[in-house]
Amino acid sequence: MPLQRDQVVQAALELLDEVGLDAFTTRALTDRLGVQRGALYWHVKSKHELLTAVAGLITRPVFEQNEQDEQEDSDWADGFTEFAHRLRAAMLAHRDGARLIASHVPQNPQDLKHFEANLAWLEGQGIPKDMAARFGDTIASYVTGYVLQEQTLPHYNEFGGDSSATFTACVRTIVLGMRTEVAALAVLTDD
Amino acid sequence: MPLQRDQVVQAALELLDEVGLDAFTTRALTDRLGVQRGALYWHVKSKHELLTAVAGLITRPVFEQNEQDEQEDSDWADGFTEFAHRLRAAMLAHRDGARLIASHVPQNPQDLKHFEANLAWLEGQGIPKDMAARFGDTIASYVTGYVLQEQTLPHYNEFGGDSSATFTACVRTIVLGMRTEVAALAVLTDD
DNA sequence: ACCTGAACACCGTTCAAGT
DNA sequence: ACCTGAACACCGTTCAAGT
Repeated sequence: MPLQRDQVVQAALELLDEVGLDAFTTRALTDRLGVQRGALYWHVKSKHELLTAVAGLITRPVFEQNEQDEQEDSDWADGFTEFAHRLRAAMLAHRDGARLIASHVPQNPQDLKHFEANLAWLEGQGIPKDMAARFGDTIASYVTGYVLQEQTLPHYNEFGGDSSATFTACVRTIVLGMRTEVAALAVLTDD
Repeated sequence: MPLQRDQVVQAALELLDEVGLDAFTTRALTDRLGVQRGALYWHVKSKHELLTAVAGLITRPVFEQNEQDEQEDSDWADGFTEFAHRLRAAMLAHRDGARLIASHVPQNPQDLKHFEANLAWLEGQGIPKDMAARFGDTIASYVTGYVLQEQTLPHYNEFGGDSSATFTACVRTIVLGMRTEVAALAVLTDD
């Protein structure tokens, strides 16, 4: 049976996990698919587009899970904290995950839809829309930067501690900043 | 006169600014140096080592400036804020600066020395050492992640606003978290 | 010490032609 | 619609040999 684009992207993710981003080669991929070099370009425009699709495969579950959590009426700040941990877990789950996402930002309409839904939910929780967007961007940037170090520096156990604990503490600090900022906002609007 | 390693690294930085990371080629570099392809490998072990040195060239001024600022007795939190802005400026000053640094972390002893000096100064300001290290790591990760987006997504003016203003606001939030955390710490130790 | 010349083992991408 | 076969224009790196 002929190949589907989804199978190509899926195989690419598996290859990435096996050999890492630097050794990821379109030729190794077509070998794995049992197909000629050129066949790839019927399914995909370029290696870059392919890797962007792979990045999407990694991040999508993170946003979908986010939308589920919103059903329950939990604290908005806890929502950000959980988002941070889920995003990190998704990146760590795949070899060079952070580096891949860093240079191949997935911008498919599906993710954007989830993103908008998130903002709407936060607005319902009393966070101004531009602030909510800024907060989301802040942790996304932070998590990317952090996992980048984790996966790039071979033994990233700074300060002797384990890096999950450090991550947790850092996220707590950032979210604490958000809480403090929103609290100050509430005081102003109560007058 | 023969080539020096420093000239090679300097020329590499210039080439990077001209063509970007994807088109950066050792062959283009040796052409620019007016030398044969193989000559490069007398000065440098590999392309990766070369790019790591280039990354060091970009980040070094940031840490040196930091040490100067410590001479004056300014607020530690303002120090972090300024560090964030200087790091971003340094990355933005060079094409693909963030992406380069993300995958070629400069770990030369010189930078580490500056880093240690920073921690010592923060300790003098009353911030526990492990907390200071964690805070430093937090902004460094955040800034890297943020500029990565800025330089990767072509027109990164989210929410319609300009991205410098967004950056400033995000950094303020993070530093606010640090301030709040340290304030809570002070209350505890005052008892 | 510093570079040349030439080779080696790779790449991503295109495209006519096949089925 | 989906792939083959073969080519094109590149890569990073090594290494004997030169000066």
